[in-house]
Amino acid sequence: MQTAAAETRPYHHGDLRRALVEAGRHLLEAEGNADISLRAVAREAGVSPAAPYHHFRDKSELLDALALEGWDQLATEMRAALDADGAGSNRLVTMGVAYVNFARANPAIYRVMFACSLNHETMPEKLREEGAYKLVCETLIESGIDPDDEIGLELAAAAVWCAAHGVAEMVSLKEFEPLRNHLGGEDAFLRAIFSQLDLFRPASGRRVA
Amino acid sequence: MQTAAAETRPYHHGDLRRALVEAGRHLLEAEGNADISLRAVAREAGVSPAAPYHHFRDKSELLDALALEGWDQLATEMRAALDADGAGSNRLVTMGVAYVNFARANPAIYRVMFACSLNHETMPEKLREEGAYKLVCETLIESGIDPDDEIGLELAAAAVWCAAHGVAEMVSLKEFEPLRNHLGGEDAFLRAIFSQLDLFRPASGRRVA
DNA sequence: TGTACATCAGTGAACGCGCGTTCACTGATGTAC
DNA sequence: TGTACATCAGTGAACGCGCGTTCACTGATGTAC
Repeated sequence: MQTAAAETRPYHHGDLRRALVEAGRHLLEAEGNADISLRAVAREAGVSPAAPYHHFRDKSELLDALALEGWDQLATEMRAALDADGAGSNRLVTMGVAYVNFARANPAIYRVMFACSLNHETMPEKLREEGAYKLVCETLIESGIDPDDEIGLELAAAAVWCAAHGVAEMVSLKEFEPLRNHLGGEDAFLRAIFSQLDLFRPASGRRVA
Repeated sequence: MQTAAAETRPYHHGDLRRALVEAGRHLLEAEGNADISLRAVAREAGVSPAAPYHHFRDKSELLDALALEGWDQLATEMRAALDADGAGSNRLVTMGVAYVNFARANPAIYRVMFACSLNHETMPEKLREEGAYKLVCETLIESGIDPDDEIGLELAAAAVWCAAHGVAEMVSLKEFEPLRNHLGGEDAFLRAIFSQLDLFRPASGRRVA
């Protein structure tokens, strides 16, 4: 039940902090359960249950680190999806689909990310400055939102994010199976859902409130 | 730490099942934490930790019962909001706001409801037949969705529900504080968010895809 | 270059905890005669 | 109406568990002289 690396590891690990975060991610991915224990993470890293306390104040600090990595990965994947996007397609929808795909592929990590945010009652600052939030704003502006209307932009970003989160958490329900089949697969289904939301439509067609 | 009723309760309770569900709701409301234990519920009901097993197969069955009650209450509140709605206002938005208000007022219960659904990978059947889901469909039809286009209706309902869930889970973030203040309070904020989503707009203005 | 020593990053045992669930039991209730 | 008895719905003690965290410890490392 230990990682191969543990067997030959010297007394001093080198970068246990990193190793713990990696072990945590691995557990989250493997078990699909967001309720991981500090002890399980230490075990996975091949280290005693007390060792993590030299690198994290407590369990929640480890979870925060895991969440932060998750947000990074999400932003990277959203950016990649936008970059890979063919001309003429709806970039807002593409972004939303990438968001949901990440959450679907990494459900436990996504839940940890979100739980940490709800816990602190705020999302990591990094999101605003260089992460997914900024990406959302940029894409909104691209798609026609007035960049000088701060309130309008914030409101639009909030709505987009809420919608994406809601879709991310709900699409795994069996209720949508028929719809998904009828529309021809996951991606088509997600695009259809997002396309129901005005914000995700091309700017030219958007109504003025 | 026991309920007053426990002190004078006869050996046979009468309706312990009901009492346990009520105790559970009470705990969820009081602690705001969705992670309640079977033992805590029994304690709250003034009964031994083994007693619940005469009424529920295991802990998850108790949680399911709590979730079901939650869905009932949600449907009731949504219906009430629609009934109280002044003429001329956007009923879809009103419904969404009611949904979110319920989730905000009963966060732990809402989380239990949702967790149970994700657990079973499906929502309670009751929702479709007589609960909140049916209400959503009715309101969509009222607001102009073609009732004979089953796929369109399902898709719209899915999108509405996803959006409402996303908003419900995210609005408690501090990020939205400025926006909320600027717009003049919780309700205005929620209406603004929902109004960003085409589906929540009056039918007359909706674009044809 | 060698040595004393402070510091760092691990160990492993132990703490107290609350949990879900089971078990043999017992008090209360209802029913058949 | 009274009584034997089956059934029901509780009790309370116990099970084994894994958890987060602390503690005194020790092995390894790096630095000052």
